[in-house]
Amino acid sequence: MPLDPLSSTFAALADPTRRAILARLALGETSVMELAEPFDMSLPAISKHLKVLEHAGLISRGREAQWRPCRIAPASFKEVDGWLGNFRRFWDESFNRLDGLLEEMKAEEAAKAPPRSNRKVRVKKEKQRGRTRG
Amino acid sequence: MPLDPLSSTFAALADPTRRAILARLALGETSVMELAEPFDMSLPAISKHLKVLEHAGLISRGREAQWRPCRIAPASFKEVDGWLGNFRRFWDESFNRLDGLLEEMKAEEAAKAPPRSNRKVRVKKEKQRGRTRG
DNA sequence: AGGTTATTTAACCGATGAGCTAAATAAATG
DNA sequence: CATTTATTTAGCTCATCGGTTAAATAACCT
Repeated sequence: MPLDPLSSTFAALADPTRRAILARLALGETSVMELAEPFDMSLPAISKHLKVLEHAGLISRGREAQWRPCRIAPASFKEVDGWLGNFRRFWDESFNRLDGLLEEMKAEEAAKAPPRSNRKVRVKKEKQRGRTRG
Repeated sequence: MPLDPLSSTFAALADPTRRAILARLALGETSVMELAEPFDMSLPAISKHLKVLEHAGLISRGREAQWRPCRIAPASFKEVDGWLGNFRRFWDESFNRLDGLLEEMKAEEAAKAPPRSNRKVRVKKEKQRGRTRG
């Protein structure tokens, strides 16, 4: 029976071929043939993978003559990210801690001074892991 | 054959029972019995789910007498988040766009004005989701 | 030791998933 | 119209998965 959307999406992501396809699509829309090219796998297999990705809402497909170009579809990615957000405090130090606000403000301050393109604005302190028992 | 770690993790997340278990564990460490309680499912089934989650690196387990308390393990969550980050630009407006910097600066400005003590520093629009992440 | 509680292992079953080959469909082109 | 190119459908196999019940461990408590 039909899985809930989040389960379909995670299931779709649980395959390295499909993740590689998504990585390729992150570079831009392309055809099934071109998507299939790097893999030692039949075309029907790729076709199935694409159907899984589409059903999971991770890609969408157009029609141009005999090609069905594929592209990333944002919605399901966003859903996954949203779900993951419920757990972010477990690994992201700059998230949702007592002094988190402070640290973030500091980080933002720091980010404003040098307009460097430094991603990963870690604040480097390692505070206590909140147990939040309850 | 052993799946690569990311595949195991996504596969583990592709089941609503397991996600519910993780949601429960987000509230704090607990026993198998207590984890099993909400589900209309045998204990061995839960035990299997826990094994899958553990093998996926999403939980870790201790030993206290006859109990094996489970808790969230951050590493795999972080890996998933990292992988997802490669696609963030597809749905996160405040990420990696020309005016992204501008928007973020606006959001930060707005966040600075009211020094409310509310965690979840929402700026009211569904904007700003990846601030400390460059 | 014997019993109770917590959890796992073993053995099984039906459904699903990923791969294949062969054949079908769709649209451009000679 | 026949052919080539792009993609999908059909039908098959084999492995894995999620669930079951019955039995085995493990640690505590008389």
